[in-house]
This record gives sequence, structure tokens and C-alpha cells, in this order.
Amino acid sequence: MKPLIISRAASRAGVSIETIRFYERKGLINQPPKPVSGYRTYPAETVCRIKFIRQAQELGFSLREIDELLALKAAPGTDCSDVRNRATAKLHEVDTKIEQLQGIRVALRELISVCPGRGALRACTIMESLASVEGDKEGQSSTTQKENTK
Amino acid sequence: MKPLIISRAASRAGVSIETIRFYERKGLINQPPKPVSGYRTYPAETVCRIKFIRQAQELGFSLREIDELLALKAAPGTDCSDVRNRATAKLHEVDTKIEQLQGIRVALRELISVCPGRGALRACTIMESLASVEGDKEGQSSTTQKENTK
DNA sequence: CTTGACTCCGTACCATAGTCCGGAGTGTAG
DNA sequence: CTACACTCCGGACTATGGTACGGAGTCAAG
Repeated sequence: MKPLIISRAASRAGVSIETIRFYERKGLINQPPKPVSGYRTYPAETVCRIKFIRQAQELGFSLREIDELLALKAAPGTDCSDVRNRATAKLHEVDTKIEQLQGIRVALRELISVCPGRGALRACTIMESLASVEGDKEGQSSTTQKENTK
Repeated sequence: MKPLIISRAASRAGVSIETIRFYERKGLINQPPKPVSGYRTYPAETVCRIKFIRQAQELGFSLREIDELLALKAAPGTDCSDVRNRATAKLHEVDTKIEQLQGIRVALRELISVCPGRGALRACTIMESLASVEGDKEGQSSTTQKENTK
């Protein structure tokens, strides 16, 4: 049985070697001790852990969040509800993002449907509606420089 | 009439001073010439341009894309269809993003609904399904190291 | 005419998720 | 035993959209 050196671990996990090193630097996975001479060998758990990370990424979790998830996994007293709550929070985030994008979609559709689609740019309603957003005369909520700059 | 120095331009456009400078560095807006002595004054067009940028950002355009949009605006022979095509392409991107997020949503919902929601982590089905993704024995599509690393 | 707020400018830094590089060491096939 | 491929390692670089800093100059009020 060939030792699980980094290249094999990477191909098993479906990531690049660089990604493994990156995760090691980020503390998402442990770097195996370096033998006195030779290459590091990775335990099979590391491959699982990387797959876990990729799965969670596909669900929209950031590496930071995944790190927390993995910490929960390691903590002795973790309750299932902790994990479930995180999943629920993420679901809400995803919902919000979808709503925002749907708003964008509506705006884009509107823009496109109204645009004549040919002719000089003068007549382009898209450019117009992007450009003309007049009517707000600064200083509504900003009294000083500082507030705006903060 | 007070001169439109950067702080006033920023508050009128609803961005920070730093953002204006950043856009100047990026070439999205022109930096007004510096007077021999004193502060730069911005033309009103710059404020409009910044508002245009923010509007387009809200529609999901990146700064790079907005730069192109602005270039179109400036080019003499630009046809309205150029702009329309970009908006349409962006609409497709947004649609794709929404679909991806909906896929994520479905997966998260499924995970959450199956999870008991309480009890030890051992029993947490979310963790389980994230962790157990066995069945792919590396090297399906990767013959060499290089391919994986690329 | 001083003080305090502001501008100007380059540079460095933040987060996110990696990717690439180059030199030195190592493992193995021929 | 010698190539050659691979590992190890730190550090630099990518893209995105800004934010922060520090010192020098400037403007306006008191």
C-alpha cells in the first residue's frame, strides 16, 4: 500500500496540492509531522476532512464557517442543535441572497424590455435610467465630513 | 456657491472620499487637475458618474464591467444594442446564480429537515452527510500529478 | 497668525480562496 | 548512480472592492 503523500491525498480528496497546503496554513487541517527524512504522509481522516470542507463549501459555507463547524465536531459537548442552527442561519442567508438577486433580475428585465435594442446610444433607456438618479441633495444624513468618511 | 471639493462630491454621490480616490486610481472617474495651490474641485458630472457606478453595481455589474459600460457611453459609434447585450448577458449570469443558490437552498432544507435538531452530535445527520461522501477512489480523471495540480 | 479641520498622496492593509515560484531536499526507476 | 519527478517551504501574486495611515500642504475661523 503506497503511503498517502500529499499528491495522493490531494487526488483522493479532489483538490490540488496547493489547496491542501493552503488549508494547512489556515488551520483547517493538521499538517502531519514531518518524518526525519522523507515526505509527510497523511492519515485517511485528512482526506475525509477535506471532502467535508468541499461539501460544506458547496452549501455556501465560507472556510471560516467551516472551521467553526469542524471545531464543533471536535468539541465534546456539542449538541446537534448547534449544527442545525448554523445550517438554518445559512439557509436564511441564502434566501436573502436569492431575494436580492431576484430584485436585480427584475430591474435588469425591466431595463431590457424598455430598451429599443437598436439605434444610437442617445436613445438607450438603460444608460438613461442608470445615469439619471437625481433628486438627492447630499447632506440628508451627513452633517459632517467625518460621518461620511467613517 | 461652495466649490465641489472631494468631501462634498463624496457626500453628494453617497460614497466615501476613499472610494472616490479608489475610483480615480481605477480609472473609473477622472481626477480633476490640481490647481497650482489648493484643493481639486470636481465637476458635477463626476457626481453623476459615481451615481451611475453605484446604480450599476446594484444591478450586479462589477467595476470592470461598469468601466466597459462607461467606455461604451463615451465611444461615438456605440449602438444601443451593445448596451442591451451586456444587460442581457448579465441577466443570464444572475439567473444562473439564482439557480445555483436555489440548489443550495434545497440541499440545506433537506439536511435541516432530516436532522433531529437535538441530541448528541453523533446522531446529527447534517454532520454525517457532510462527512460521508465516500465512494470515489481518486484517479478517475487524473492520471498524473500534474493534471490535478494544474 | 495660530489652530484645527480638511486635502493630497503613496503605500500598506483587510477579507476571500486560493495559485504560482524557486531553490533545496528526497525517492525511485532504469 | 544518475536522472527526473516529486516534496517541502516561505513568500509573492491573483482578483475584488475597498479601508486605513501618516506626513505634508492648505483653508478658514477666531
